[in-house]
Amino acid sequence: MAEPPQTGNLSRPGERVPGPTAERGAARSRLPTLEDVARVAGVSRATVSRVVNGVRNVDPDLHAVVWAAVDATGYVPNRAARSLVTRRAGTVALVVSDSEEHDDDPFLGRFFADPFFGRVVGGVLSVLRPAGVQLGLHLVGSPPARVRLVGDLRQGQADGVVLLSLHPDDALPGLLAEAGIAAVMVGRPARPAPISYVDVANEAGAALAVERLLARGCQRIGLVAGPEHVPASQDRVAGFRQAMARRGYAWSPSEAGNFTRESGEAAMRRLLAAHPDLDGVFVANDLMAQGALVALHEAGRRVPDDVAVVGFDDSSAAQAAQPPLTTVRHPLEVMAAEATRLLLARIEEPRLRVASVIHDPVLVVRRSA
Amino acid sequence: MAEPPQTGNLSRPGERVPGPTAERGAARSRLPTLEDVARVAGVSRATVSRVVNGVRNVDPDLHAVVWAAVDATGYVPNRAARSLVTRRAGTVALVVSDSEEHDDDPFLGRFFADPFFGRVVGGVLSVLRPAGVQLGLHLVGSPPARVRLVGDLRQGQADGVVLLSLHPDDALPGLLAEAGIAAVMVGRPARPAPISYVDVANEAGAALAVERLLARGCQRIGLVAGPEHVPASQDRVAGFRQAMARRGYAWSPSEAGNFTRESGEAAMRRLLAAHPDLDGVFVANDLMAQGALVALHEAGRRVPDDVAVVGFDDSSAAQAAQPPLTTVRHPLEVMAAEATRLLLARIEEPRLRVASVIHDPVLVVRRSA
DNA sequence: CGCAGGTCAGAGAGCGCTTTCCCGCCCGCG
DNA sequence: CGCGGGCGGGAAAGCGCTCTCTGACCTGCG
Repeated sequence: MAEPPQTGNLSRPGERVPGPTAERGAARSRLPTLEDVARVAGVSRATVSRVVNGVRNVDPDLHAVVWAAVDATGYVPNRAARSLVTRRAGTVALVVSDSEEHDDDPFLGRFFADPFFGRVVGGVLSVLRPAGVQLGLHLVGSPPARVRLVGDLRQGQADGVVLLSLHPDDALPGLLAEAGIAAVMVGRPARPAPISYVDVANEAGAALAVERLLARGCQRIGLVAGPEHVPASQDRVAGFRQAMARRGYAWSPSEAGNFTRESGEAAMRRLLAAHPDLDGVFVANDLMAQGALVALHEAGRRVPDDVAVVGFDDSSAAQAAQPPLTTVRHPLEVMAAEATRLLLARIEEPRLRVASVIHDPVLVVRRSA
Repeated sequence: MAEPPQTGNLSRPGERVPGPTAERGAARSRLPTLEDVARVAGVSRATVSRVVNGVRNVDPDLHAVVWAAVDATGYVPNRAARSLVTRRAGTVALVVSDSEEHDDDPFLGRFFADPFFGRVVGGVLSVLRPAGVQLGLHLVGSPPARVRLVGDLRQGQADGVVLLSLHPDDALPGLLAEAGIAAVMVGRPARPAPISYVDVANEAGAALAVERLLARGCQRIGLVAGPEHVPASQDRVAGFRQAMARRGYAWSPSEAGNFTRESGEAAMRRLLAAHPDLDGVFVANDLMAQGALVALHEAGRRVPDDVAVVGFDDSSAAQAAQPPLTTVRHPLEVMAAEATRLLLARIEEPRLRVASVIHDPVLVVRRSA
């Protein structure tokens, strides 16, 4: 240990401490290279490289000697040098593409505070780590930021992109495709683009919700929709209407929110005001459903006895809600993992066809319906 | 656009598509280099490098000529090549160090689903982006994974580390310090280590909670503590006891949870069983407080009229709770940003003294107390 | 016994960039 | 008018790695 512990007291940053750190600096400046290992093992650089990368038949004896030398020297391959010649970064970028506002925002808005983000990260990492690939995190808001990102990417920042686009008319999917950058989206692109994606069958999920509500005996079912231009929302709304129509309900009252808790509360209030006799409601995501619960509570409705509520996402908000939400679970981690696998395959073989994988959602029954 | 859109149908990955992609591949293989820019500008590589990096006085005319050439060629510096010679990755790693279990877990456990994670990411990114530094995400569980990480880091994976240690006796802070890797922790290390950190004044936060409860007229105040070996929990508990003692309360009933909603519910239930006359409770984090609310509701207690509840964190769970939680807010984004600034400073100047910065928490009054 | 064919290790050429070293020029002063 | 000094630009040496090319050696067959 080169420095004494400093814990517990408030020492101002900015002071320099002399001494031990210097020798540490010196130690860092000279890490073992292939050359060093080769010298120790008594072979050429090329051979060490072959052994370390496990290529071609190398004499088993030499093999052992080289590995011993690697251990002895504490050698770790230099990533930059390797990247330079292989033209591979060994890194995949997770790009969150949001609307303008975040670009200069100090803390990048609401999204990161959403558990949604973490679930995606978890899924991506579960595939990347076994593959020995690093994950880089990027956030883009403004159009110039998108262009900059594409530049960075072309230049080898990352070998591919897992794209989370939250912006209804996002240019990024198109830009990436044009630049020939391997990319896979989680959630279908808002506008058709030649890009692979993984999604959940939102329509089918909405149908599950409708089934549940109907099976409970609900007769007057309302809808709290999400933002008009977001694909996930569109699909859920469409699925809801189709499923209702199939059961004979030509029309249902609806109000739209923007996927936030507050907007859900407001939408539910409007819905209730216009249709006091509602006995069931499908809310296009859990956050809004949580808000809807508040509105229903305030209006004196018991859930699920007076009004049954089904959400969508099975986010942590669903379990936190009072009563816990019956909701449609989409396997976000699995989807993110699948997207990552698709991406790695495409990086390996760029000529692979653009593909889409649609996962089936599942109804999670809790207390709200 | 090189390929037709494939949206809407399930095409199997694995098929190859001939044609356009080939020329795209060729296009990618030959990106403009410094050499190209130099040729176009009619100067040497060295000069272009100087202009691009803004070093030394270059003739203003040439300066303009070079930038024009850069634009014309669409040049972007190759990161790997630059890293190789500068020995800088231009990347900072955000390392989440958790306990064993996650290491081989498919989806890396609960943590990523916690909004906590996202807030830290947001704070870190808010500093990194203006500085033009990339963010790499790493998760380590098992001891071997920690050692591997240190190896990767030494070899130039990243220039420094923002460390989130969730594991009470984590070896990583020590390992990083020993290896001479620039690192800053968010939250103090569980065991003293020569590593900079940023933290919130947990004791002071607990004191705020106590003040609030007392000011409301609570007489019999209980405590739902967090895990025994986690620093944040220890400090909050200590702060609670000290503040209570200062007001004449020598002892208070308490039960411990492990920071999860369920454990909070269980702890509250135990507390209530043993001390039915409680009229106030401080819960060491919001998630547990949310659980406590459920237990109180089930026990027929009204919040805050019968029992007032104060949480800690001001996580999204606090707003979601019914009633919304009065809680202690620690400025996690600000702290993460501060940690990142500290890290960048230390990368720039490795001889800086190990430092700690403690932020003051604030009481956020909502309905629960 | 000679030669084709095969296998495996080493030599060396870069990958694209930064940076040192050096040279040529110009200015100012003696 | 001569010379010293400073400044701006070019040549070139690597950074650590991969990978092709080459050559040595061995085997087996004609």
